[in-house]
Amino acid sequence: MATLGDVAARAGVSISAVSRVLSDAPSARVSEATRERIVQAAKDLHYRPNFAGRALKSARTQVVGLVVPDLTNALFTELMHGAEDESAARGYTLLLGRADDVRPEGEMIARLIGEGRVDGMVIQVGDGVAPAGMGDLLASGAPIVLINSTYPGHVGSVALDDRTGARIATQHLIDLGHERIAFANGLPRSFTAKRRRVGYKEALVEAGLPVRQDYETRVGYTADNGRTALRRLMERDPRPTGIVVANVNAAIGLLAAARADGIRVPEDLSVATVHDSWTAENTWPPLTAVKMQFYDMGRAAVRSVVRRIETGEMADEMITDPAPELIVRESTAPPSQAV
Amino acid sequence: MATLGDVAARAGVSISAVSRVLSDAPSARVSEATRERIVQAAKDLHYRPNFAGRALKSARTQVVGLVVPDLTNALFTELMHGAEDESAARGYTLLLGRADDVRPEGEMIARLIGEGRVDGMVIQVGDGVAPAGMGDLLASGAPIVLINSTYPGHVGSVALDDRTGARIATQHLIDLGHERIAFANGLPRSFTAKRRRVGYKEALVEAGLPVRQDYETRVGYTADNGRTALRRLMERDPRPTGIVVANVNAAIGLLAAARADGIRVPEDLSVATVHDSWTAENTWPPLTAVKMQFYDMGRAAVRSVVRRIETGEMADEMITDPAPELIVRESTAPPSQAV
DNA sequence: GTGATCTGCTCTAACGTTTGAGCAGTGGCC
DNA sequence: GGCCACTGCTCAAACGTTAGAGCAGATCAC
Repeated sequence: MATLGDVAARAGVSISAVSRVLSDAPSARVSEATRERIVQAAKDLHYRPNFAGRALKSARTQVVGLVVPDLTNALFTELMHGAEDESAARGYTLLLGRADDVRPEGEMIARLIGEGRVDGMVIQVGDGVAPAGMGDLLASGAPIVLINSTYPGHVGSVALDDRTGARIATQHLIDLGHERIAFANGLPRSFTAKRRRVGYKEALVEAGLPVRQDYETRVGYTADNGRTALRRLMERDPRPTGIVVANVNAAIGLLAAARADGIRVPEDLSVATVHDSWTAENTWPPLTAVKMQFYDMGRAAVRSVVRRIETGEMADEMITDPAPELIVRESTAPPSQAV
Repeated sequence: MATLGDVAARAGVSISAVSRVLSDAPSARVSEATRERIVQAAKDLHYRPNFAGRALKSARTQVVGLVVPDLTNALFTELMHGAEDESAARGYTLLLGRADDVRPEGEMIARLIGEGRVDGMVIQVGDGVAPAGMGDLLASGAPIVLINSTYPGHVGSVALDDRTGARIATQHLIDLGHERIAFANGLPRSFTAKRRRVGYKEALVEAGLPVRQDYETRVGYTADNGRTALRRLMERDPRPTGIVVANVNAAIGLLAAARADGIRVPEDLSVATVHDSWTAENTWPPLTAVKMQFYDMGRAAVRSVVRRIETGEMADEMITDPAPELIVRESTAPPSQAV
């Protein structure tokens, strides 16, 4: 690849002159003729600034890292999409890392930052488990934004309004006339599960409905977890007529289990889920869902970390605009009279 | 962050000594005592080699890029997973790029390579459309491995055995006794669609069944495309009793459309798809699928590009081991007698 | 005792970039 | 004519790393 030196030689000027012209430095005092010669020479040689040289000199890589626990999850791909778009818009490149089960992800993140591969990181820790070494990492003062979670003493996070999301889903079932509404939640330690739980309860209490302990499962967010949840909840007496599922993947599994067990949705059981994705449209029946703004959260997270990198400002942020949005499909209906 | 200089000062030796010890250079002739002092000093200071410095000096970044057309696709996430694992195993970092509709991805790839951000690239072009500038890029001699596609004159690709995959799915329906088997394929220009088509036809011909032109649609690989395909195929006279779908996402859409139109699966219609993913298990009925080894392809692609980077060797490769594997679920059954 | 060899280091240049400082040449002002 | 300011450049140092060359001192063969 052509270097500044090559371009300088071709244009018959010094390296500094080329550097200043090509990087549009305001301190560049160059005649129009020289400028044109330089630009032309750069074009002729297909010059591109060397990343390593620039990074070394400026101590900036223009790269932000994104670590998510599971790439296979449709929600995280949406998040990634948002993060990608925002990065591109701000002239950053996105480096994707998977939080690996084998090696503690804290080590990987520390490496990326310590080696100067990234200027900052956006991190989604899985289900509320803070990876080992996360404390040190955050304490080191590196630009890190946490997604959907917080860490004691750390400022810098972006979260969705899970409480409102769960509340909207629950309210939808209440509006349909359901009174026995269960909640298939995530693991107790999960930050999002905690917040969704609050929303679920709020809606019930406001409507004057009882909050039954045995109407909540706290199994997890996978399709298999959803199957388990359905089977547990269907053992309750009386059976719930509606279930709010805290996660779309779990909802898909729950729906499949209902099918397999001969429970008709929505005739026997209404199912509403928090989260929407293209997969929710294609289940049978199509899932009523509250769309959480993962794309926007991705954008916000990158915006936040870039602001931190460039100005030092840091904040905790909740995405309330756009708000969680109810998308009614066919998995919810008024409860049937027969019980 | 601590530099080699800091470590050298603390250990009371020269920078070169530190560099050689910490990078385990074979040419390092150092006494055991000095080595220990250096290692200790590095540990004390939490030394990590600066990425930019190293990259600048060695002209290697130890990063490979992966570009896929659509991150939201479950298949590509599997591919990414494989690519990630292989990269990690070989000491590389994976840089993820999305092929953007807005800017031609050729430009992005050229940038990554031209700026020296990556040592090589693994590229999956969407549906067989070669992005503008791809020719120049490949001609430039940069280490590039294409996934599931080829380019005239370019050596360096990894592909799945789509022909066998489609053949197995078709054969499965034949074995069940189906004779009117349709094929919901991808766009005509797609490389994978071409190969799958061959497998489908082969199976029919071998079984002595007619190949009907109007039993193939070539709409695309999305869920919506699957809906369209179903509706077209169900207009045929006589109706097919089984459909092989070339892509799992399309199959999910096709299944949903069948449900909506009152076509019972598998009683009225058997559906088998090429590709498997967790989403296929959770449809209703669960989809019979031929598992294509996307994970292994991801690994193979990275292995291939790394070999190219480190030794210069390049090859075209087809993943045949593990072979495509039929996973029978509940969307296929013998044709009913009534038509 | 002398030259050769080996050990255990250090010196130095280089990778490509950015950027503060410097330096000729020109024009204006008094 | 002397001074200043300005224009249009160039010089050189620095970022952190690697690696070839070099250099004292010790050891060894003869």
